[in-house]
Amino acid sequence: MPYSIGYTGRMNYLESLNEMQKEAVLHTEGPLLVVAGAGTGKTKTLTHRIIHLIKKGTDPRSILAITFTNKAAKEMRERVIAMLGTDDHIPTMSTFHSLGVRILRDHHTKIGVNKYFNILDSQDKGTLIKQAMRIQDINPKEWEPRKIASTISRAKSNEETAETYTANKNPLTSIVKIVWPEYERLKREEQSLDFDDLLSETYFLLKKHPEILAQYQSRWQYVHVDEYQDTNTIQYKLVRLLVDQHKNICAVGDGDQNIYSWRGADMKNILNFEKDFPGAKVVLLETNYRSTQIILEAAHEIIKKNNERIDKKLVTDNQEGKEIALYEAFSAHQEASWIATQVKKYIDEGTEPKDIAVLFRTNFQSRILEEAFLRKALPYQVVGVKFFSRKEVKDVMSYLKAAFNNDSLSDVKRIINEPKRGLGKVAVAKIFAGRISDLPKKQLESYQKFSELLDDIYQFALTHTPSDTIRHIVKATGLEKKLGEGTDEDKERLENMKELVTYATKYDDLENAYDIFFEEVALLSDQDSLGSNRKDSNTVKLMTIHSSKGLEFKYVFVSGLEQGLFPSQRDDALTKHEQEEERRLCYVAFTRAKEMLHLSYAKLRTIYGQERINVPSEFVRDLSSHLVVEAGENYDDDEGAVETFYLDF
DNA sequence: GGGTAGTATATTTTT
DNA sequence: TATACTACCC
Ligand SMILES: Nc1ncnc2c1ncn2[C@@H]1O[C@H](COP(=O)(O)OP(=O)(O)OP(=O)(O)O)[C@@H](O)[C@H]1O
Repeated sequence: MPYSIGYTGRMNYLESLNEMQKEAVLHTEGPLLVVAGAGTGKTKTLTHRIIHLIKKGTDPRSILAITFTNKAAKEMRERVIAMLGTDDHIPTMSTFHSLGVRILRDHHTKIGVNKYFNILDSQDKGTLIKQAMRIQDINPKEWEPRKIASTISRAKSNEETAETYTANKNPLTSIVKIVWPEYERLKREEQSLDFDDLLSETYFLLKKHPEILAQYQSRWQYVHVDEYQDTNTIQYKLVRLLVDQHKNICAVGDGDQNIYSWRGADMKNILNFEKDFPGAKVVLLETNYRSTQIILEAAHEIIKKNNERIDKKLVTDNQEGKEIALYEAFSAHQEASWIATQVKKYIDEGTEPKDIAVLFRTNFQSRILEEAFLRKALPYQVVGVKFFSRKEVKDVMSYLKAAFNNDSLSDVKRIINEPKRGLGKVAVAKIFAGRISDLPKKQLESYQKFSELLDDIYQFALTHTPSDTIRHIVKATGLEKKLGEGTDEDKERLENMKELVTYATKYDDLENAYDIFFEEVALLSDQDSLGSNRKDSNTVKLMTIHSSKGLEFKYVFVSGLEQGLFPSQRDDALTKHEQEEERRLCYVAFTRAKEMLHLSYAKLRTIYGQERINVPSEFVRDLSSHLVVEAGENYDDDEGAVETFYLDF
């Protein structure tokens, strides 16, 4: 056994699996689909299957596992390493996007970008779209750049390109047809790719170059895809290409947890699996190991109302459990206070903060919850606070990226006048038009100094670690001095830059530290960002339901269960399909809970400074009364009362 | 070129 | 409410 590890050949890692799970694990050759409801051990089965392949003697490097988030990939990696007891020669475990980056970096010449191509975040993307619109004389006021961006994005994940895209009756599509090619041109000029390119360019690369495809096909003999129900067309096609020769694909998913159709995820992929891969073995898992009977019954009452689904059985040997607590708050403020009070009670009773999560439909809801947690001095972490999209952090990253890649215009533009160097709009335009000699003497000097600074950073980086270099940037640019002498806000910005130094130390000992650092920062989902690798990760997690996918917590609070907020509705009435997706989202939310679920809603909520009166969510009304108990009837929110009092004047 | 005050406009959800 | 953008002045 070339890769046998530690203990004997006895297959003790199989002992923790049930019969159906074992069947899936032992079926190693040919297509395999595991479809099952929440908490039935799909991810666990997938992880064990990887271990099994390795223990059988498969070269770990020939195994590929694709997960939905970087965090999920990281967790799987850790679990596999722990079970194997070694971390050399481990399988490739990553998201579709980081897989794309790796493949594209290896073959960057084929797609005409340099090795350090930049990955645009949604902000940069918006800027570029607006720029393209201006060039094409389209008014960004008249046509929303965001809508154009998301149309392009959807089209790309549907295998379309700027050339193949055709406009339809919707006037927006004609605008897209004009803007898209310009956007592509600008993007290329900047040596950048957007998120969707990471998938589509990879797909087109492999399709166009059979010799490159063959190389990856033979490298990865066993391919695994988690959360298969949320794959989009291009991801699906990419998978088909990769497994085309050996058909060793193991897909795992749950149609009821398809919650990303708004960005192209297509449930058809999982429904058609047996057609796509003839002879596929299908394993159904029916035993839930996560939640109490009451929680599962509630989740089923929600999901059974959907029509676009196949009814699944879900049973558990777990206890019946406590009834679901339902709290009707007068205001959003009071709702947050109540949640914080319950959380505090749990922590005081000895519950670990990290075993508790508060979920919500939209990001802005986190704010008021956060305030309540601060008042009660509870340890919490908002998953999804985008540390890396803060201006000051992006600025420092841009210095570093520009030092490595002088062509990265978006980075250079960001920092050429930050801190102020007397190079404004006009001067910058001259510089990028190549008319440097037209600059007045003072600005020319300023520009030369800036170039030298980038060069100095690059030279420094060659002999120092990422964290040292970032520290150097903060100093050498003068940002440290400027911000250190500034307002409290400036000082906080400086703190964030230092936080970035701390974060970067993670990469200091790696080979190709800078490559990996750039890639990871660009692809970081808000799942990980900061904290997850710090000592203070034992905190209550506040996050959207979308980001809670795949996770589990002992105690879960689902807040803001108000008609219009969850299910979410903006201008037009929801289509049938959208209604069902909201329902699936609710199913995901409920099934995160292991022991106890808490639901709450506020009759009054302020959105954009406008007070709104709410009706309880239909999801609350769907639950049978024997599952639910009204909570907090005597709950007295003193802080809230004070505020209400003053509000009257 | 740089700063500021006034306005308009948005929040689903994310890799 | 909070940010993004613009117009205008120094
Ligand atoms: N055979 C088993 N015996 C005991 N516990 C199990 C078994 N299988 C899974 N579990 C436990 O059940 C929980 C859910 O497992 P897992 O996260 O793999 O489920 P999942 O199907 O991927 O869930 P989801 O669809 O919500 O992502 C985990 O805590 C896991 O350890």
